[in-house]
Amino acid sequence: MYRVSEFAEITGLSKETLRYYAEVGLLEPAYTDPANRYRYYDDGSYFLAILLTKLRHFGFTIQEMTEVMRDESFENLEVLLWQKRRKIVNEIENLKGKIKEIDQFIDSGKDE
Amino acid sequence: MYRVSEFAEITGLSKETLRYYAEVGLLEPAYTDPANRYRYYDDGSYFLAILLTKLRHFGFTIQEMTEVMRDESFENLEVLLWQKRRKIVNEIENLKGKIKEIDQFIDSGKDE
DNA sequence: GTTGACCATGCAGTGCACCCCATCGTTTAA
DNA sequence: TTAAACGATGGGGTGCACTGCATGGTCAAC
Repeated sequence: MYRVSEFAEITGLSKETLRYYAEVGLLEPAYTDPANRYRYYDDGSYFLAILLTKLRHFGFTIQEMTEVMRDESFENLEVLLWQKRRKIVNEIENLKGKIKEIDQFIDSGKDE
Repeated sequence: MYRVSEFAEITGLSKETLRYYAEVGLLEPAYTDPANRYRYYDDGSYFLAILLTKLRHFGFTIQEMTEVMRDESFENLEVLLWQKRRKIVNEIENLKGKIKEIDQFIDSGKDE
């Protein structure tokens, strides 16, 4: 069982982020001492924290990560990964469109 | 000279956005009546508003647009357009990297 | 002259994902 | 036992680009 500082260190998430994730129900501590409200994390938490780090890196929002965490079997995970993948592909197309528009705009300014 | 509602209508910017743009010095009205503080926009404002709309669409931030507006000859404009273009290209590369990582991640989950 | 549309101002709120700080209680090692 | 290190909580702040609202002044048409 890790206390928040140690857990922050091994996961790379900040203490504040851990508190926030606990608050929004994204990553609940494995155990909370009712006497002093200290939060304790275990190796299961570690696994989840690493997963969250990855998803965050992929651009998942808190909402989306919460959806992933909602079922323990992670049945949604692959679906949501594909969903996110599509979103990113769209975003790339979008940005490519903008590049084209910028090029045209620059080009149209060439005659002043 | 247009009052704010009409100007909002012809430019597609909301009245609130126009107020905000005036506030941050991004698009000052052509004239402000000192008696009642009414803001009046003219055809020059219209030209600028359309330019801003374009830049906004390209993903320019308020800061960047302010930089564009800073000199009336728009000497910075092309430089900033190229800058933005590079940023977008980077962003695209970034997103492509994420797609790869997602693919790998999905693939690595295929053996459960 | 009155009514209704229009305008201004100040300020709070939005969404996202946290960060920071003061205050106070707890644990741990010497 | 005591002091340092650690923990919790509540609440405010951040950046971005606005949006919304209450209040009160103003203008145009009839």
